[in-house]
Amino acid sequence: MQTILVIDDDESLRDTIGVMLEQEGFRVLLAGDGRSGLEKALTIKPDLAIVDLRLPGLNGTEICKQLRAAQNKTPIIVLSAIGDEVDKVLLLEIGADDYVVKPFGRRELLARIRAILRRVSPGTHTLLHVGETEVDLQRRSVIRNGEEVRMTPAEYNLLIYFLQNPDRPLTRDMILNSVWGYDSFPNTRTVDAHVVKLRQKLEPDPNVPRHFITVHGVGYRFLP
Amino acid sequence: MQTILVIDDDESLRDTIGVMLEQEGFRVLLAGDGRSGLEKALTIKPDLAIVDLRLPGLNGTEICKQLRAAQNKTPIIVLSAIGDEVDKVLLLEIGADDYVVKPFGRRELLARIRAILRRVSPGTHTLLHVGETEVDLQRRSVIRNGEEVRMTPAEYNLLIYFLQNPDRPLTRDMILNSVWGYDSFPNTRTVDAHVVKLRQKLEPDPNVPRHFITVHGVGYRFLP
DNA sequence: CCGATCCTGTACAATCACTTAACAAAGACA
DNA sequence: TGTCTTTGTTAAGTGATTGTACAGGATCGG
Repeated sequence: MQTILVIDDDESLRDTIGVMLEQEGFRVLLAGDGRSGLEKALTIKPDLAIVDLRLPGLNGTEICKQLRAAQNKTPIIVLSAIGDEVDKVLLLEIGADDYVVKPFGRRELLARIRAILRRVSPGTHTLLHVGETEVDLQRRSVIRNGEEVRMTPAEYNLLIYFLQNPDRPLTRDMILNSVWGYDSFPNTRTVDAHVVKLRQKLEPDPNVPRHFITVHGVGYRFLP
Repeated sequence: MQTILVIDDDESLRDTIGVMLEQEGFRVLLAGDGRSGLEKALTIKPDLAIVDLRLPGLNGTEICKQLRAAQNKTPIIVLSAIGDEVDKVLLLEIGADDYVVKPFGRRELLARIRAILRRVSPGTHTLLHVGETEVDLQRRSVIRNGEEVRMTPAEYNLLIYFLQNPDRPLTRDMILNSVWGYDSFPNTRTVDAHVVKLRQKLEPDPNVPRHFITVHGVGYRFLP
C-alpha cells in the first residue's frame, strides 16, 4: 500500500483529503504545519507528499527546497489558493512535481496523484489477490492462470472497491456512492449486473460464488 | 443506537427526514431554527447533524463555523436548495462533511449518512456477546464455536435489538415498532416465530432458553 | 458518420425470507 | 383438575430480492 503525506494547516481540508485518499486505498499521514510535515517526510518517506503553499512555520516552497537539499526524492504536489501569486516554473524548479489550485475537485487531485505515482515508480507492482487471480493496480491489469482477464472500467473499479473493503457487507448504495460517485445515481440493479460479470470472470465456479458473496436483503460481501 | 440531529425550518421536510431516519433505526432530534439547533448540537452531541443552509436566525454556514470553533467534531451534512450559490469547497473548508442538493432522494441522503458515519468510526470491531457466540456489528457476522451462523435480515435486526436492550422485558409491540418500523404492521406472532429461530440458532439447548427468555403475558427478555 | 464497446435498465425466472394459519404444549387461575 | 389464555413450532403461501440475458442508448475512436 502506498503512503501519502498531507501537509496543510486547514484541518477540515486536511481531513477531507485524508478521507478521500483512504477511500482510494492509500495510507495517509497528516501534518498541520510545515516543520512537523518536513520531519515526517524525511523520517517516514512517504510515496508522495501533498503540501499547501501557505503554511505556518515553514511554507510549501521551503519544504520543497529542504527536502531536495536532503537528497529526498519524494514526489510533491503543491496546493495553492486561487489568489496566490504562483510561479509555476519556479515551483517546478525548486522540486515540486505538480501543483493544484484550490478549490479543486476530487477527481482532479486523484488523477494527478495517480499520474505522478505512475511515472515515479513504474516498477513497484502492488499486487492484490482474489483467490488465484492477481490484480496489479499500477498496470490496471487482472491476471488469472497466467492469462490477462479483460476488464471494462466499471468492472475494474468495482473490483478494486471490493478488494479495498473485504469481509464487510456492502450495500448497493454504498457501492454506488463509492464506485460510481456522488453525482450519478444509477439503478441499484446496475450493481447486480456488474457483480454477475465479475463472477463470470473471476469465480472458479460461477455457480458457487466464493469471493463475491451475496448477503440477502443487504448487498454483497467480498472474501479474498 | 446512533443519534442524528436535523435542523431545518421547513417543518414538513424536517418531519419527512425524521420519520425516514427513525425507520432506518436512528434516534432523531429535530430543530426548527439555527439557534436552537446549534444549542442541541452542543449539548446533546449527536452522531451526525443534517443542517439546512438557509435558516432563520443562524444559517448553516454559521452553525458549521460555531460548532467547529467550539472544538465540536460532529459530522455535518449541509442541505442546499437547488438555486443556492453553493461553494462546495468553501463548505467543506468551514467544516461540513458533505452536502446534498434539494430535492434529494431518500436513498441518496441515507447513502451519504452511512458513508460519513462509517468513516468517522471505522475499524472498531465492536463485539457483542450472547453466551459463547460473538456478534460483529461491522461485519454483520455472528460467530459461534468458530463458525459463522447465517442470519436473515429480520433475525439479525431482532438479535441486535435484543443485544441493545438486555435484561429488560420487551413487549411484542415494542419489538415490532423498533425492529420492523412504524410503517409495517405484522401480526405480533411474527415476533414469536423469529424468536424461535434465534433460539434454534443461538441457544446451546433450545429446550432450555438461557438468553431469549419469555415473560409470560408480556413478551421477551434478553440475557447476554 | 460509423462501428465497436460498454453501461444501464428491464423482464422474467429462480431463490429466499417473511408472515400467518394451524395445532400442540405450557401456563394461569378458579 | 378443567378450562381458557398464552406461547412453541412447523409448514405452506405469498411477497420480496436476486440472477441473468438482452436491448436501447451513450460514449469513444477513427
